[in-house]
Amino acid sequence: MTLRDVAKLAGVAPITASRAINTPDQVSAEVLRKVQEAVVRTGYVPNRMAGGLASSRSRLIAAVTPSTVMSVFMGTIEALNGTLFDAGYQLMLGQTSYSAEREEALLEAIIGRRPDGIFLTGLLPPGKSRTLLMASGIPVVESWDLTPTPIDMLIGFSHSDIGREVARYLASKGHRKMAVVRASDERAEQRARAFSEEVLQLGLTPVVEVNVGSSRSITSGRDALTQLLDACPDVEVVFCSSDLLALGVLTQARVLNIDVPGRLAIMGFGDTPLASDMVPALSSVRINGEEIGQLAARCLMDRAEGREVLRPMVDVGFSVIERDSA
Amino acid sequence: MTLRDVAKLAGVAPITASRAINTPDQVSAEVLRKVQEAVVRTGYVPNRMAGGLASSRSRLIAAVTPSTVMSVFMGTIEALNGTLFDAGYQLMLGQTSYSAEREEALLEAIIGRRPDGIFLTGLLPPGKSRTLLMASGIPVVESWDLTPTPIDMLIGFSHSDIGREVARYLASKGHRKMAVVRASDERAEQRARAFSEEVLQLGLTPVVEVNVGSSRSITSGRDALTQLLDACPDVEVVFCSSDLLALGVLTQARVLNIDVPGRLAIMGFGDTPLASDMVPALSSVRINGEEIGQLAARCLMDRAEGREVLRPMVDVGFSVIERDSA
DNA sequence: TGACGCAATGATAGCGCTACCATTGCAAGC
DNA sequence: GCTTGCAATGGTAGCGCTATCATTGCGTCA
Repeated sequence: MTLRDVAKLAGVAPITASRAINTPDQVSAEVLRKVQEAVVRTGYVPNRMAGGLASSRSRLIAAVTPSTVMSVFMGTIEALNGTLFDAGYQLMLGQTSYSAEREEALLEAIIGRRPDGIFLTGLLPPGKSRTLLMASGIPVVESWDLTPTPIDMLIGFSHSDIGREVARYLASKGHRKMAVVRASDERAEQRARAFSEEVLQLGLTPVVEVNVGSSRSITSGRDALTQLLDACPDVEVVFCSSDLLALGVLTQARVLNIDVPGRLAIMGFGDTPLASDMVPALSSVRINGEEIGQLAARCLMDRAEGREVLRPMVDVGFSVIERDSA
Repeated sequence: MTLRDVAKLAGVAPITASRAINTPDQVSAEVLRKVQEAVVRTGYVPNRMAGGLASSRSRLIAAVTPSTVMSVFMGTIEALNGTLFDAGYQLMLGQTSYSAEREEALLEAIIGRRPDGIFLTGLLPPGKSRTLLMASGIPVVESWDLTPTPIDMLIGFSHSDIGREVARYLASKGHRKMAVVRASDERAEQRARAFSEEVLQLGLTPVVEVNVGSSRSITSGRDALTQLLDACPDVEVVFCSSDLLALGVLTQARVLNIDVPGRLAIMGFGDTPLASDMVPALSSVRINGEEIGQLAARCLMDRAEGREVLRPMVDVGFSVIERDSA
């Protein structure tokens, strides 16, 4: 079933059928009716590969994320996908599994599809992929971070600011011995570093840090607390690099019969739906991931459709959410 | 940058350059070297839209899932994506947000891309989309359920069997007053129905059912328990339609100071990473979602590449995981 | 009345690649 | 020597659509 078949059935030229389908107000009511009828009768679905090739507009947007299972990024991806879909775009999803090598292969595969835009969770470090991307001329949104030198557009927030603000917040609550439990990713590290520096600035005990590596599970949070208490039994508060880790720490605290927040306060990051429903409710740092997704979708579509993007760099900020755990 | 530019630079015909890139063993070492050099020098990335149009092989697989945030399906999608990517395929992801209308629009958009295969979480009920899909001739895998009349291929398990087996399991633990807390989706309903029937068969008290509607959060689990205890204060065990709901029920039980499992036992579904790390650890029903994803990827690629699929219908089964909560 | 504008439709030429069918050159075999 | 076979390369056509530039017919205005 091709456009030609539909056109023949409707008794018009293929190009007229194309117009009836894509720009209905450019054809007469009579033709429109006949073509629509032919489409229904044939079950015709336009081939967007052919259309994309001819028009150099694929109506495809690619998104790259480190992981999808239980990831904070999925809210962003879902919002991105929803906004795009409503405007007639399709999402192609790729995961890097936190591997730079995989990321490179993925970006090459993506560029090969000639998407109208690319959404990256995080920043893309200099390298072959970055060069290729910049050369391709495809609109790109980097996200979840800030930098003065983005590839193209950027929608994020400052991890250093978060680290500092959380340090001040916890200090204001009277805590003196602070610790960090974090996964080994760039952004978590950045938050931890700023957090530690600010704690020192405030004249408090240096921060103890536990790195759980690349596993991001509840179990690693539980193990981390055990490890932490070994190293520093009188720790008063733990700042975790994700709500999931915080849930692990909280769980282990309950097992060890440690009162939260009386004896140990816990702070999460991400403000996932989990946070507000834990007992005690988890204090966390809220990022408006949906907003990032929506803004990114708008930016990419604006660029794809030739409009100027008014704010190619957006700091969406964050907010420290005070609940019961810290 | 097109294949022609590369070919010109390498001093060969475009078709030879194509062969050097796609089927390197069909060209001489000399030509291969020159073409590879030209590719590197120009930063050429083949246009897969054009390639797909010419060869009617898009190397694109589409996946449809109801939701992505905190969803049991993401393990499957991740496994699917991983397996596909390693074989040179790309994943297009669509969400229906549990809306039939959206699902229809999505499937039409997907068919328009002429993917080499389509993965559906769940079964596709008869309707326009199903007709369109069958007519398109694109290989399809339905999943997470069983039916004698799949569109094409099927990889799943029996929800009724699960309901019955959980009923027997809980009865064997001595429980008499059982309840179900579930979201309003087809499959959860199927499990609940079979569960209730089996409980009656066993001669026990009829099952009380709480339907939390379409919200799948921890909060709805908490609310559900409150509601349930109102309706039936002496309930002994709750079978939840997801681990997340179970976590909500567990949380609320803790708030109400109800001993789990002593006074109230809780059973989840999905065996997500959450389950084993709750306190008490959550008994659940394990589905090997990764296996579903991997098998589906194999089936779709086999069909796309013209090989025969040996087992187009697979029952991957399930297992009741006994932990502390029930 | 003729020039002009405008809406509706059509013809043509690609988009960048691969399927398919030559063509070439060279070694092997009778 | 001539056929045969085979590996390496090239030419051509076309995948299904849209951009671009005609063309047609009709109403409008000086």
